[in-house]
Parts: sequence; C-alpha cells; structure tokens
Amino acid sequence: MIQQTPQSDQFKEQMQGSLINETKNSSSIKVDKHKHVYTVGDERETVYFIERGQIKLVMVSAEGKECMLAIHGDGDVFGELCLSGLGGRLETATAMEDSLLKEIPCAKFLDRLSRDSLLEGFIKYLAVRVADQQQVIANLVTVDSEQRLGKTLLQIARKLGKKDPRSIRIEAKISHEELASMVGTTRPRISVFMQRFRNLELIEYNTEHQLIIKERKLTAYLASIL
Amino acid sequence: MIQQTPQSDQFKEQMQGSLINETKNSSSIKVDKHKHVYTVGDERETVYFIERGQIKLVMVSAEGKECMLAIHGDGDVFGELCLSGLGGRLETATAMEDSLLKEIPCAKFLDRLSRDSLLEGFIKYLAVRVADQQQVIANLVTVDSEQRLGKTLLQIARKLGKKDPRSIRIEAKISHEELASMVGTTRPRISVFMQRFRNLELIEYNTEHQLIIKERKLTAYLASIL
DNA sequence: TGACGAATGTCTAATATTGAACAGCGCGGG
DNA sequence: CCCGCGCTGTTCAATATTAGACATTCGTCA
Repeated sequence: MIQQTPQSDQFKEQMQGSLINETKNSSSIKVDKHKHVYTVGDERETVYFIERGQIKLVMVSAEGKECMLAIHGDGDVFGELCLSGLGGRLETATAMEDSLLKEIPCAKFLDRLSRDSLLEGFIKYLAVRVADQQQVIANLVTVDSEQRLGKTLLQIARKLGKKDPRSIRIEAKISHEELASMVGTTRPRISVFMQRFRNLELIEYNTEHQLIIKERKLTAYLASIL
Repeated sequence: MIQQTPQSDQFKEQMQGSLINETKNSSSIKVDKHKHVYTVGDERETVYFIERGQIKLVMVSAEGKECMLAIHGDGDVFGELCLSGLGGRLETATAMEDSLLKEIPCAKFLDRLSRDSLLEGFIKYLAVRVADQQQVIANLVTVDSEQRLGKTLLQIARKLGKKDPRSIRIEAKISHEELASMVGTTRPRISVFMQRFRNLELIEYNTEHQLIIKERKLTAYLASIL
C-alpha cells in the first residue's frame, strides 16, 4: 500500500516500450465491458498488456465468495503469473469497461525482456509486487475493517488515480460490493464507512460521480483512529 | 497455499548451488535463537541464504500488532525484497533457533544469478511467490478463522515439513501466539481450533512435541465444513 | 530438584461483524 | 419517457470475535 514510485516508473515505461515493439505486428484484442479475458483454470499461458481500459482480477473461494485482488489500467501488464509455470489461471480477469489488449505468449514475453536487457528490471518489478502484497497481508491480519478500507482506497488511488492539486481522482467506478471483496467485509459496512469518510470530507464525489480521495486528510484520519 | 513443487525445486537447487559457490570464500554468520537478522527500516541491502536454522519474518503494524509472514528453513533464501530497491526492510527477521547464514549484497546476488543464467528461473520463483501470496490474501478475505488456520497449517507443512508415509512432521516449534499472528485471530481461538483438530485426529503431537499434520484428513475436513 | 517463566487450555462479558431485509435513487434500455 | 434493475443507505437480530482473566502444564535453568 505504501509503494512510492521511485525509478520503478522508469522500468514500467521501458517495459511498455519493449512490449509495444514486440506486439506492433499483432492485432489488439477487444474485450467488452463485463467480459472475461480469462477465467480460473484457463491453460493459455500468455501475458496481457492494456492499451486502453480497466481490467479487474478476482479470485473465487471454494464457497463462492469473491476476492478482488487488483484493478489494472492503461499501460499495465497482467496475467504474468503464468510465468510461474504452475499452469492454469488462479484468478479471473474481467473488463470493467470496453478494453483493448495485446496478448503475448509467456515465452515470447521473457525473450523480449531478455533481449532488451529488462530481466533485472522485471525482477525488481516483481519484488515490488511481493512487497506490496506483503503489506496487504499484514493489513488484513492486523487492522480492523475501517482502517483496511481506508488503506485500500489509498492503494487504489495511488495506483489508478489521476492527481489533482490536493486530491486524487479515481476514474474507474468501483462498487461497494467490489470494495467489500477487497477489504474482506460486507457491503453494508463499506456503505457505512464510506458515508463516514464522506461526512469527514476525506473523500467526495464529483459531478461525474468519480471518487475523489483526499490523500492527506484520509491518511491523517487513519493514523488518528489507531 | 496450494503450491505444488514441480520443477521449481530444481531451480531452488540450482540457486543454492550458485549461492554456495558465490559465498564459499565468505564466512558464515551465526545468529542465536531469538536474535534478529535485521529489523524494520534497516537499510542494508543484502540477501540471506540459510545454511542451517529457522528464520521467521514478522511485520508489525502501527498499533504494534504482529503478523508473521513466513518461516524459512535450511537452504531457503530470504531478504530478497531489497531487490525492489524500495530501501529499508519492511519486516523483521528473527532466528527461531541458532542459525547459520550467508549474506550476499543485493547487487552481487543479481550478478551471480545473471552469470549462472538463473535470472529467468528467479523470475519464475518470484512469480510463484506472488501466486502464493495471492492465495493467502484470498483466504484472509473469504474464509473464516478455523478454515484459515487449517490452510495455514497445510501451507507450513508443505513448506517446512518432513514427509512421513501418511503425514507431515513439522520440526520447528511454532507457538499458538505465532499461529494467531499468521491466521489473523487471537491466541485463545487458535487454542480451541487446535484442540478441535486434535480431537478429530487431523493433527497430533509426537513424543518430541513435534506437530504432525495429517494432510489428507485435514484437507478433507476443511472441505467438509464449507 | 525446585522454581520460574512461557505456553497452553478454558471461560466470560463486551464488542464487532454478519446476513438478511427493505426503501430510495439513478441510470440505461426499450 | 417510463420502467426495471442494480447500486446505495440503513436497520436489526443473530452470531462470531475479541480482550481480558485465570488455572495448568511444560521446559529450562539454577
């Protein structure tokens, strides 16, 4: 959740350049809103690059409960877990809006990184991923749901948000249900907490119903309710 | 949690060989039981290789609550997150018993992997890590504490356990307090659940007080209480 | 061997959380 | 333009969970 953006942004751009290069001769894949890119168990070992759109990753438990792991936006890469060689997708990838993707077979992806001397950069990228997830795990284990919701909002804002002078705007619309499945609680509770945050002016909605996160104030509030 | 051990074992051996090679001229570090290898915020960017011993990784939240992330044993590598370049350890590494470690500066570690053509293997290794953590996150979000404890036991057993014909033996002794901090609940509850598992003969203790996990039975039980 | 500290097993009241229900609202499709 | 459906806000009783407290056992070390 803390994850700043030091030179990891630089790598992301290099990787994007590399992938755009790799895929310039293959056509983009159009995925309509609500359609799946892949679902649990799919064997196809490919990495995806988002030209335009929003893709969410969701895992489903044995009882059918959902857990949203991440939302990816323009320029992001996802599906890299097939590099693990475990075979079969662990999660489902769904378009949250009409999206354009490029698809790269896993082996080609590695070759390309290798040829462009980006393997070490990619290792760093994965290490950041592991560090991030570690934070998420620690939060799930140690803090209560209000706090977790706050941190999750900050995390999403930092990853997807457009920065305005004093706040961050999130363009993707994320339902309370989805937030509940990230935070690990129920929809009604999300509703209550969001209301509370709104009353305290830690967040707000603009006229286009986009969520605005006041990073400073929200962070301060979370620290104050320890 | 699911993580089988396909050819990822092979990579682990290769990496071990490579690291043993790299460190054969440097002396081992002795870390006594309960001593820290590093603590939160430490800047030293090094990777550790366990020659012998048990090392646990623990994160502490702002309120001081602990979350145990992993226990590493003989031949494992830890501290790789410094490869992220974020600077400063996120967690504390503590010896659970007297241990012998080798320390490799982060840059040297990458160089060595590179020279031994293990970069791609290491990427696969990290991808497995990410996949594993993803499972942990999904479990924390979607299932209740009894179930989580069960899965955590299985996870530990598969990672650290010695296989006997019909069960897995865990040599490290892990307190209920520590289990509680992995599972995300309180010690008394762990006590109750462990008792229950014991009564159902899903687990047992041998004469040396080592925990024996009956993988089959425990898995079946967890599936039955959905 | 005895004594102390740490780990465990158990209980409880106070608290947090769930899940189900229902009403309003707003957007998009017909 | 109206209808219906999905999202939101709110409530409530039933349930799960926590944070103590306490006796007991186990190990370790003197």
